[in-house]
Amino acid sequence: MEPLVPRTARIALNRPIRRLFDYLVPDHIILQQGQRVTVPFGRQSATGLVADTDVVPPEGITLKPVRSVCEEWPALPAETFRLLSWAADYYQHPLGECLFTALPPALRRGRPAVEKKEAYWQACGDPALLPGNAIRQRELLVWLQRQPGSVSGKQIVQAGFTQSQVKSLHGRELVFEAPPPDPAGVPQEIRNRIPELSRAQRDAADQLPLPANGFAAALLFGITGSGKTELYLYYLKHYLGDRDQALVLVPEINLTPQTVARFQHYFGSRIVVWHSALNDGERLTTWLKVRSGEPVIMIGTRSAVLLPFTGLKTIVVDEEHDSSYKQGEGFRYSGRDTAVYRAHLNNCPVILGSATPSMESYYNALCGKYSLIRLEERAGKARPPRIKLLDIRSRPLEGGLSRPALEAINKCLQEGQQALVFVNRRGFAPIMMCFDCGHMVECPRCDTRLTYHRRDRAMRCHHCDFQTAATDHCPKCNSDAFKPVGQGTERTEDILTTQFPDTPVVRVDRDSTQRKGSIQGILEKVNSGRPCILVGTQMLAKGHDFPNVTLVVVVNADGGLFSVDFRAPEQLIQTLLQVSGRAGRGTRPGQVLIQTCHSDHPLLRSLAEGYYLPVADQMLAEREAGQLPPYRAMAIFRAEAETMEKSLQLLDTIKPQALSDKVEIWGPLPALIARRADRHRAQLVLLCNNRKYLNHRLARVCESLDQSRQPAGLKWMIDVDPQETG
DNA sequence: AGCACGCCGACT
DNA sequence: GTCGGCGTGCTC
Repeated sequence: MEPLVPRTARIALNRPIRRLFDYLVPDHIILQQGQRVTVPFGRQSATGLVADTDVVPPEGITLKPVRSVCEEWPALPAETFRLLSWAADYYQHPLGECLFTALPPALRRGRPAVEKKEAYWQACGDPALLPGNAIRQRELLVWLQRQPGSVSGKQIVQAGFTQSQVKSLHGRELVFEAPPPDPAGVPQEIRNRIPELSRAQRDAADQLPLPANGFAAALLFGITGSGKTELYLYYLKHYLGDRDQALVLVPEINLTPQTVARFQHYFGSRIVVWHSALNDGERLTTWLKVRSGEPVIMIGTRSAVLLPFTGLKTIVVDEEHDSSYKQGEGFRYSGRDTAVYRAHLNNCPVILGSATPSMESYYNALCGKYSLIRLEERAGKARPPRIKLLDIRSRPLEGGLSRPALEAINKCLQEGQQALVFVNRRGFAPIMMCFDCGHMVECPRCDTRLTYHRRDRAMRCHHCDFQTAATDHCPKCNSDAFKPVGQGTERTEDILTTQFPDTPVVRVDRDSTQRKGSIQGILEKVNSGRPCILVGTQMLAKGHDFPNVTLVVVVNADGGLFSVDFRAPEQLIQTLLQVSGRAGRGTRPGQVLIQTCHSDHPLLRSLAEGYYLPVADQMLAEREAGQLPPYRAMAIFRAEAETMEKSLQLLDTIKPQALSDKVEIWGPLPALIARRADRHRAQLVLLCNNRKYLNHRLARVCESLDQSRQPAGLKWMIDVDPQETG
């Protein structure tokens, strides 16, 4: 007979604590890893996830019993659980918080894992019975009478009515809750045939790793306009089984209704989406679909890689170089890298697609870790744009634009086409300066200059929410020689409006597209085809197609060339190529003019040849020379406090713990923007040849930081594979 | 993260 | 005399 040992479980809670808590398991409860439970915690109750069972609890602690089990099945299946455990360790983030990011908000809060079943309504009374003032209710009742069968609450809201109007009608017994309409009455969904691939696309498709062959990673280098999306469609249609799940990761900005519609056109209701705009109900519904193994094709942003798939057979990461795949706060994971690890865990292929691959992925392809698939032919009739560097060192500028650039815009408009002007700053000018006393208007809470927004007559900080009214005179010496310095989108818009008074100038940046759906209206207007000039920031470079744009002007390309951030040149080149890709997507060839003060810079000269990989080779050589990622693993300890001393002091105590002959350390140093929203930030950069070794070091430092008490107001965090190193 | 405990200032 | 400010410490 076995001795009677009380059963225990180790529970992860959604708290920023690097620790798990042990509980007794009552006799009638059977637990397995990944299951959701309710446990007493302090004097409250909390939702937890089972991390382990039959553990040996620490001595001297009286265990409390698990209160209840939320459902019989594990909310996080084994593979998802392993993925998240790996991520918690790799990114040195508390396991509990990592696990909970894979749950929809409703389940985090302990709600039952069942879909709220939707109510369907049918009319059953005479509208004449309604009081005269119930106008909308009468309209709704009449509308309901005209519907063929019962109608869901969702459809009622879509038709412009409200749930409360339904409730009132229900109270008056003029509508009743009816069964959902007969599915036979719903029209069969149409799934279209995949378009024919070109010869080049066909060749690329033949090289893609197949689900049947297990894990393999491929870098699909496909130039702008080469038709990568068609390739994904073809791949999914031909190689994904009817009962299989697939994941397509996209950057947030690319997940537009058009993208989704394009997939739905071929896969109908198999397509599900996951992005920041979903509400809690939609998240729960989709999460349950994925968890139950429904054969969905998920199109989602970063966090979709953490969803509890149970029949995942392939992963695609589109625009894999995009920096938005890295979470910038909290659990700082990379969606792309997590996708690669997941494919590995799951023994399925992963395809990383980009026209401008990241140095990390390109390096892995060169090492043979990934296969490299090249698709360097534009689909259809489109020709690649010609890129020309325009040295503006001794040229007079008007609103940041040189004479040749203005002439090129003029010529483009004369020919009845559209031009796109790329400026990498919003607002009117990044600096307001007094030419008498030299004063520049700064943010009172950050170490930055305030940006002048002329339309709103405001001075704004782009790093915190500070803003004040703009003034005509210097706030320090009252001189009227107080002028804007540098270029912003508003200023470029102004100069183009005066230069081309008969042509509409459309500005596209965060300020001009704040209203929901406004970008949609802008796109429609532009794509109607009449000559116009588009002025905008990064927003213009990503995702959207402008078939009538034949000229792209980049106002200033020099920001990224000499930055302290080692990733800046890569990001600059990627953005330039991306924005160049906006030129000539239709049938006419495009032209790109890049204004620069460094037309002899090797990276720009190489870029002007029009090919990415040679530029990538050059950038990779620079990374190798500096032994920077991807040649060494990097992690950053960041600290922030009310004073810089406090921040630096913490990092000073960390440094000897992290130091070894295998780890190179830079700093501690104040961050590039040392003060942000009145917090003084500093960082300690760690570089190491051996990823595993660095990870162990990080773990040890975290452990000792957790044990020692930090002074109040001091916050520290760790960033593995940082995207921003300033 | 919550939440309670605790020790100092301005109020009926 | 107490109400409440948020600093500090703990949660199996």
